[in-house]
Amino acid sequence: MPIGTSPALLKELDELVYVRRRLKSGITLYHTGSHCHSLYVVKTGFIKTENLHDDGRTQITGFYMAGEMFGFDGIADEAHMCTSVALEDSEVCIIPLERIENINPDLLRLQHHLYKLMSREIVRDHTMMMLLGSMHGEERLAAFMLNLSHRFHVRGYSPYHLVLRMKREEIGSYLGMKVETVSRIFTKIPGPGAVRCTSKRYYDS
Amino acid sequence: MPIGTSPALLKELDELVYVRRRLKSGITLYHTGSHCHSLYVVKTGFIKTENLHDDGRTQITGFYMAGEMFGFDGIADEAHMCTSVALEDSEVCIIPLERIENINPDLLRLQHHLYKLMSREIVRDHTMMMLLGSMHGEERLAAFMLNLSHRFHVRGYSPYHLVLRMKREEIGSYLGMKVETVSRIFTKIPGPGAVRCTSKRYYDS
DNA sequence: CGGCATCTTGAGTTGGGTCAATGGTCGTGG
DNA sequence: CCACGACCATTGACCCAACTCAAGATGCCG
Repeated sequence: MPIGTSPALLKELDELVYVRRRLKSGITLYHTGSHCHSLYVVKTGFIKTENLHDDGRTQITGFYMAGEMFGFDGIADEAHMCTSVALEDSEVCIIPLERIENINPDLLRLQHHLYKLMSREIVRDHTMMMLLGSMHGEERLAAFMLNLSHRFHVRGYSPYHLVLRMKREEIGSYLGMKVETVSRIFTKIPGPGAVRCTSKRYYDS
Repeated sequence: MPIGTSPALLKELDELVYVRRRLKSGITLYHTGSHCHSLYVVKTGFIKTENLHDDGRTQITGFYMAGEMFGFDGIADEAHMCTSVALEDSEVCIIPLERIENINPDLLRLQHHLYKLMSREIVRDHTMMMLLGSMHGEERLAAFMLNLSHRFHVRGYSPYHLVLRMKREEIGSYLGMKVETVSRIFTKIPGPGAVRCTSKRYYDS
């Protein structure tokens, strides 16, 4: 589920970066419907993207951590199709779309990387469709934790000791379950090493 | 959920097309894991893409009809991440990836179109995540039919009289429900005008 | 006409939703 | 420093939508 970027790519991307922006926890970066002029890369912190259904239901479509790129949904119609919110104090790099459109032909390789990143997002989404469409609660949560573990590991953090920056409700929204269900599974599944507390949410796997 | 292509774009895409390929109903175009060298556009017929879970469970991730492009998932790692199968006798255009990578700078607009198409696939996937994560059976089926209706309409067919080329089981796989549930909902929901038969599966909405 | 695949329908079970109560954590202000 | 309130997480009791299992029914094709 991650949208990884290789260090090399990150460096190249840096050249495209226009500005950075700091976001306090809970602040919205962009809203559904607003004009889309940029893509974003998480520099520090944690970002969620969510879709709002008319009747108030929401579905979280992604959690993004340092090094991961998001905002691809806005390219189609030049308007964001979801809302993105910081889960904790965060910093994002802003990459103006015009720079991508008028990209220097020399940077063709970068162009190609962008295709790959978008493709990876699509693969991730298909994985989520599989998860939502044919896995049980326990499996969903397990897959989610394993995925997080992997992403932390890649970034040099312990894959065994996860700090969940999102609330139970948000996990539920992402995995298509209610808070209570998430909570019950957390209680049931974990082996002896499990630790949990609110706000700073630790978890061993 | 459609990956629409404007007529203008289709024309430009034609220049990139290497060959076409006919597929008998039930034939697999590519398998998960096989090397990915192309994208595809449905010329006639109906194509499904599905993900295979280790334990035999499958999740259909998309249905594609005339004019819609698919195969974006293969770009990330140069290997297909799903399997695509013809639901009926079909014809697809094959667009070699190398042509896209070495695209003529004059066709920058085409480049841009490709980004849009991929972005649209991402938006579609997020819609599916919303559907799978927070809608009831009835709502899912309704959304599915409305979407199909819309896509047929765009292509000049009646939006009221749909010909479903996929089986109940496939609809179920796509929408995250079992065959029986799909069948029951079909029985329950439809107004008077509903017609159904096997193989040629008609449906009024 | 018979065989096979698909679809429908029924009966019973269950995973997860709903509602409601409890308890923990944190931030704020007296 | 402690009391209060807001927010979050957990837990229990109950319920229902969707799953499972098991027949039939229907349509397709050789």
